[in-house]
Amino acid sequence: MRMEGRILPRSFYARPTVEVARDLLGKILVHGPAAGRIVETEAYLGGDDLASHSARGITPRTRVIFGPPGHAYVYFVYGMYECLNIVAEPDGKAGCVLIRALQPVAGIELMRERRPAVRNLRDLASGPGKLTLAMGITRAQDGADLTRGPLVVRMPRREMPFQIAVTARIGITKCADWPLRFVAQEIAPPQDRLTS
DNA sequence: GGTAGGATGGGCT
DNA sequence: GCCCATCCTACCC
Repeated sequence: MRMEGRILPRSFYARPTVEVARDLLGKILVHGPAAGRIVETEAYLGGDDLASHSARGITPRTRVIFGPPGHAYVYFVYGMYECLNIVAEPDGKAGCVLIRALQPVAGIELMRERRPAVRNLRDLASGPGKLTLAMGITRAQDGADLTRGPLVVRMPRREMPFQIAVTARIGITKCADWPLRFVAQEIAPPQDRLTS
Protein backbone atom coordinates (compact mmCIF):
# COMPACT_ATOMS: atom_id res chain seq x y z
CA MET A 1 0.00 0.00 0.00
CA ARG A 2 1.48 3.34 -1.01
CA MET A 3 1.05 5.96 1.65
CA GLU A 4 2.77 8.92 0.00
CA GLY A 5 2.93 11.06 -3.11
CA ARG A 6 5.83 12.23 -5.19
CA ILE A 7 9.36 12.90 -3.92
CA LEU A 8 10.10 16.56 -3.24
CA PRO A 9 12.37 17.89 -6.02
CA ARG A 10 15.69 19.55 -5.36
CA SER A 11 14.16 22.93 -6.23
CA PHE A 12 12.03 22.62 -3.07
CA TYR A 13 15.18 22.80 -0.96
CA ALA A 14 17.05 25.43 -3.00
CA ARG A 15 15.25 28.26 -1.22
CA PRO A 16 15.71 30.34 1.94
CA THR A 17 16.09 28.07 4.96
CA VAL A 18 13.12 29.54 6.82
CA GLU A 19 10.80 28.85 3.88
CA VAL A 20 12.05 25.28 3.63
CA ALA A 21 11.61 24.76 7.39
CA ARG A 22 7.99 25.96 7.27
CA ASP A 23 7.13 24.06 4.10
CA LEU A 24 8.56 20.76 5.34
CA LEU A 25 5.74 20.63 7.91
CA GLY A 26 3.18 18.07 6.79
CA LYS A 27 5.56 16.33 4.37
CA ILE A 28 6.39 12.62 4.75
CA LEU A 29 9.88 11.47 5.72
CA VAL A 30 10.44 7.94 4.41
CA HIS A 31 13.27 5.53 5.19
CA GLY A 32 12.61 2.10 3.76
CA PRO A 33 9.41 0.73 5.28
CA ALA A 34 9.24 3.43 7.97
CA ALA A 35 7.56 6.78 7.36
CA GLY A 36 6.42 9.73 9.44
CA ARG A 37 4.75 13.08 8.96
CA ILE A 38 7.03 16.02 9.79
CA VAL A 39 5.40 18.11 12.52
CA GLU A 40 8.27 20.11 14.02
CA THR A 41 11.31 21.76 12.43
CA GLU A 42 13.96 24.35 13.22
CA ALA A 43 15.89 26.57 10.80
CA TYR A 44 19.65 26.92 11.27
CA LEU A 45 20.93 29.75 9.13
CA GLY A 46 24.28 30.70 7.70
CA GLY A 47 25.92 34.02 8.38
CA ASP A 48 25.49 35.41 11.87
CA ASP A 49 23.37 32.57 13.31
CA LEU A 50 25.83 31.47 15.99
CA ALA A 51 23.61 28.56 17.05
CA SER A 52 24.28 26.87 13.72
CA HIS A 53 26.98 24.27 13.25
CA SER A 54 27.98 26.15 10.12
CA ALA A 55 28.79 29.31 12.10
CA ARG A 56 32.49 28.50 12.40
CA GLY A 57 32.93 27.75 8.76
CA ILE A 58 33.57 24.66 6.70
CA THR A 59 34.99 21.69 8.58
CA PRO A 60 34.94 18.00 7.64
CA ARG A 61 31.75 17.62 9.67
CA THR A 62 29.87 20.69 8.45
CA ARG A 63 30.94 20.60 4.82
CA VAL A 64 27.62 19.13 3.68
CA ILE A 65 25.71 22.14 5.04
CA PHE A 66 27.49 24.33 2.50
CA GLY A 67 26.87 21.92 -0.35
CA PRO A 68 23.93 21.32 -2.69
CA PRO A 69 20.42 21.37 -1.19
CA GLY A 70 18.27 18.33 -0.57
CA HIS A 71 20.95 16.32 1.19
CA ALA A 72 20.98 14.97 4.75
CA TYR A 73 23.25 16.38 7.44
CA VAL A 74 23.32 13.88 10.31
CA TYR A 75 25.39 14.65 13.38
CA PHE A 76 26.10 12.94 16.68
CA VAL A 77 25.39 14.71 19.98
CA TYR A 78 25.65 14.10 23.70
CA GLY A 79 27.58 10.90 23.15
CA MET A 80 24.42 8.94 22.38
CA TYR A 81 22.10 10.52 19.84
CA GLU A 82 22.00 11.44 16.20
CA CYS A 83 20.00 14.27 14.68
CA LEU A 84 18.75 14.69 11.12
CA ASN A 85 18.97 17.97 9.24
CA ILE A 86 18.08 18.70 5.62
CA VAL A 87 20.32 21.07 3.69
CA ALA A 88 18.62 24.15 2.21
CA GLU A 89 19.74 27.18 0.17
CA PRO A 90 21.52 27.04 -3.21
CA ASP A 91 24.85 25.19 -3.47
CA GLY A 92 27.60 27.15 -1.73
CA LYS A 93 25.36 28.86 0.83
CA ALA A 94 24.94 27.46 4.36
CA GLY A 95 21.53 26.63 5.80
CA CYS A 96 19.79 23.55 7.10
CA VAL A 97 16.58 22.41 8.79
CA LEU A 98 16.61 20.23 11.90
CA ILE A 99 13.78 17.70 11.87
CA ARG A 100 12.52 17.65 15.46
CA ALA A 101 9.42 15.46 15.45
CA LEU A 102 7.36 13.06 13.34
CA GLN A 103 3.96 11.45 13.58
CA PRO A 104 4.49 7.80 12.57
CA VAL A 105 2.46 6.84 9.50
CA ALA A 106 4.00 3.55 8.30
CA GLY A 107 6.32 0.85 9.58
CA ILE A 108 5.08 1.42 13.09
CA GLU A 109 5.87 -2.12 14.25
CA LEU A 110 9.46 -1.67 13.10
CA MET A 111 9.69 1.62 14.98
CA ARG A 112 8.41 -0.07 18.12
CA GLU A 113 11.07 -2.74 17.80
CA ARG A 114 13.69 -0.02 17.54
CA ARG A 115 12.34 1.79 20.61
CA PRO A 116 11.00 -0.93 22.91
CA ALA A 117 10.82 1.35 25.95
CA VAL A 118 8.14 3.56 24.40
CA ARG A 119 4.55 3.14 25.49
CA ASN A 120 2.61 5.59 23.34
CA LEU A 121 2.48 6.01 19.56
CA ARG A 122 2.99 9.75 19.85
CA ASP A 123 6.23 9.28 21.77
CA LEU A 124 7.84 7.04 19.15
CA ALA A 125 9.37 9.91 17.15
CA SER A 126 8.51 13.02 19.18
CA GLY A 127 12.04 14.41 19.45
CA PRO A 128 15.11 14.85 17.25
CA GLY A 129 17.00 11.93 18.79
CA LYS A 130 13.91 9.78 19.09
CA LEU A 131 12.96 10.08 15.46
CA THR A 132 16.37 9.02 14.16
CA LEU A 133 16.22 5.97 16.42
CA ALA A 134 12.68 5.10 15.31
CA MET A 135 13.47 5.65 11.61
CA GLY A 136 16.83 3.87 11.68
CA ILE A 137 18.73 6.99 10.61
CA THR A 138 22.41 7.22 11.58
CA ARG A 139 25.55 8.98 10.45
CA ALA A 140 25.62 6.39 7.67
CA GLN A 141 23.02 8.65 6.01
CA ASP A 142 25.14 11.79 6.43
CA GLY A 143 25.36 13.39 3.00
CA ALA A 144 22.62 11.20 1.53
CA ASP A 145 20.66 12.64 -1.39
CA LEU A 146 17.04 12.98 -0.25
CA THR A 147 15.74 13.09 -3.82
CA ARG A 148 16.77 9.46 -4.41
CA GLY A 149 15.78 6.65 -1.99
CA PRO A 150 15.94 4.86 0.44
CA LEU A 151 15.78 8.06 2.54
CA VAL A 152 13.48 10.60 0.90
CA VAL A 153 10.82 13.20 1.64
CA ARG A 154 7.50 12.90 -0.16
CA MET A 155 4.37 14.94 -0.58
CA PRO A 156 1.58 13.65 1.64
CA ARG A 157 -1.02 11.64 -0.21
CA ARG A 158 -3.66 13.52 1.76
CA GLU A 159 -3.03 17.02 3.07
CA MET A 160 -4.15 17.32 6.65
CA PRO A 161 -4.96 20.92 7.62
CA PHE A 162 -2.80 22.48 10.32
CA GLN A 163 -1.74 25.80 11.75
CA ILE A 164 1.90 26.73 12.26
CA ALA A 165 3.16 27.92 15.64
CA VAL A 166 6.46 29.84 15.60
CA THR A 167 8.73 29.88 18.66
CA ALA A 168 12.35 30.16 19.67
CA ARG A 169 14.57 27.15 19.10
CA ILE A 170 15.02 24.53 21.79
CA GLY A 171 18.15 23.81 23.78
CA ILE A 172 20.46 26.53 22.49
CA THR A 173 22.03 29.55 24.19
CA LYS A 174 23.25 31.66 21.27
CA CYS A 175 20.60 33.50 19.27
CA ALA A 176 18.19 31.99 21.75
CA ASP A 177 15.30 34.33 20.96
CA TRP A 178 15.27 34.00 17.19
CA PRO A 179 11.83 32.75 16.01
CA LEU A 180 13.03 29.83 13.95
CA ARG A 181 11.12 26.83 15.33
CA PHE A 182 7.99 25.74 13.49
CA VAL A 183 5.36 23.40 14.92
CA ALA A 184 2.36 21.99 13.06
CA GLN A 185 -0.75 22.15 15.20
CA GLU A 186 -3.78 20.16 14.20
CA ILE A 187 -6.96 22.05 13.57
CA ALA A 188 -9.61 20.45 15.74
CA PRO A 189 -12.11 18.48 13.68
CA PRO A 190 -15.61 19.95 13.69
CA GLN A 191 -17.79 18.82 16.52
CA ASP A 192 -20.44 16.29 15.70
CA ARG A 193 -23.79 17.95 15.52
CA LEU A 194 -27.06 16.48 16.52
CA THR A 195 -29.39 16.30 13.54
CA SER A 196 -32.70 18.00 14.00
C1' DG B 1 1.42 15.26 37.08
C1' DG B 2 6.64 17.11 36.86
C1' DT B 3 11.73 17.29 36.88
C1' DA B 4 16.74 16.71 38.28
C1' DG B 5 20.52 14.24 37.04
C1' DG B 6 23.20 10.68 34.75
C1' DA B 7 24.91 8.40 30.59
C1' DT B 8 27.91 9.25 26.78
C1' DG B 9 31.61 10.70 22.76
C1' DG B 10 33.02 13.75 19.08
C1' DG B 11 34.21 18.48 17.48
C1' DC B 12 36.63 22.48 17.95
C1' DT B 13 38.94 26.68 20.74
C1' DG C 1 39.31 21.00 28.26
C1' DC C 2 34.78 22.35 27.49
C1' DC C 3 30.80 22.52 25.01
C1' DC C 4 26.79 20.32 23.11
C1' DA C 5 20.37 21.47 18.26
C1' DT C 6 19.27 14.77 23.94
C1' DC C 7 16.68 10.97 26.16
C1' DC C 8 15.39 8.14 29.96
C1' DT C 9 14.96 6.87 34.73
C1' DA C 10 14.03 7.53 39.26
C1' DC C 11 11.87 9.88 42.38
C1' DC C 12 8.90 13.51 44.12
C1' DC C 13 4.41 15.98 44.49
